[in-house]
Amino acid sequence: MASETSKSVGFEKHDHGLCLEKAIKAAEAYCDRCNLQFTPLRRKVLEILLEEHRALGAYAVLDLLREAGLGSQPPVAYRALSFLVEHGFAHKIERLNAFVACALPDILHSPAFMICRKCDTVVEAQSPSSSFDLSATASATGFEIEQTTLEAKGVCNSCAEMA
Amino acid sequence: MASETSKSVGFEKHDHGLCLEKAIKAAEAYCDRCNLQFTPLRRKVLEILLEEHRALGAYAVLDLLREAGLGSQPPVAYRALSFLVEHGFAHKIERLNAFVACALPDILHSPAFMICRKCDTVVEAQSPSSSFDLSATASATGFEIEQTTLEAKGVCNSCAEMA
DNA sequence: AACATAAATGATATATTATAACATTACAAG
DNA sequence: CTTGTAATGTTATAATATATCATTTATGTT
Ligand SMILES: [Zn+2]
Ligand SMILES: [Zn+2]
Ligand SMILES: [Zn+2]
Ligand SMILES: [Zn+2]
Repeated sequence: MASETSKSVGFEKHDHGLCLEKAIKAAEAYCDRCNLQFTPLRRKVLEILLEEHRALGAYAVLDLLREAGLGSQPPVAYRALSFLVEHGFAHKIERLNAFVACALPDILHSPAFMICRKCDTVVEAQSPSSSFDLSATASATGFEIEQTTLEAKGVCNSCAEMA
Repeated sequence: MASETSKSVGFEKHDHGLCLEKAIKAAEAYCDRCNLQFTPLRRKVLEILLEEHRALGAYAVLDLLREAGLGSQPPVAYRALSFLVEHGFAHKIERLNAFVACALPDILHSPAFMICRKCDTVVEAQSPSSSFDLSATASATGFEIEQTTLEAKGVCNSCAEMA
């Protein structure tokens, strides 16, 4: 029941190979359509993020890149991560200064996360735009929310008027 | 009209002296009640944050502290800011790595913000716990939301079971 | 008051996260 | 083949945050 209404993934056991494959294919297809270069470096960084539903810091990503022989200096990791975030293949978890692969490729969404402070697992919840209600997803998965923060970036009225 | 239904403050002109006074008094009262030390340093940091509805980085706070002769090393600022955040007198804006005074003292709330990327003004919107809908406040103030992120910290089911 | 304890602050050093700036390579359009 | 553009390589440094230990200040107890 719960698994049919809730779209969350990460706390529950699931075929993670499908997550990975689906995300890579979605990125490939999107880049094709939009004439973006899904280079080996960018693909590798996405694969690294997709290994787990867990957020990785840029330097952790960099270490794994180095092991793979694909770059060894911070800008390499940050640039690939920026690309992935910019095009929605990954998200930055601000409170962790870390990055996670998008768990909802193909679906237009505003990112909303439940972050376990013990195991660092990050679950992405489905959400439309400016309206959020995590309580349903939280109780469906047994996640106990302790603290929530919503941050909306945009342009305020007076700044908009100046332009 | 809008100003009566919307509780947001910061984009609109208002008696900011009241904001400041109210916040300081609320912090004083709360510390009294809870036997917390509202020391000169902590008070000064709150006053610094209260000067504007804008987020300040820890090092900006530190500079102002130094000018006031109240401390000159990073831990001084970070400790005072932690105290303020821990007790709800201020919030951290994660996407800016910066801190803002709470605009809703006395009201139990989960922080929700609208952050102008041009003028860096931070407006705190009233919100209950895990349910958010900024669209009403946004349209009331003429803020155009470009991107929204919700991050909930807590403990997941399997970690809870271990304890 | 004298003492013990805990909390806050001072100070030094260092860790972590992120970007600026410029050189080089890869590749496509003209 | 040149010219422009995007991506990557490389070096250096900026910005944010914390660990650790010393010192001072507040609090509670005898
Ligand atoms: Zn998965
Ligand atoms: Zn996503
Ligand atoms: Zn105000
Ligand atoms: Zn607040």
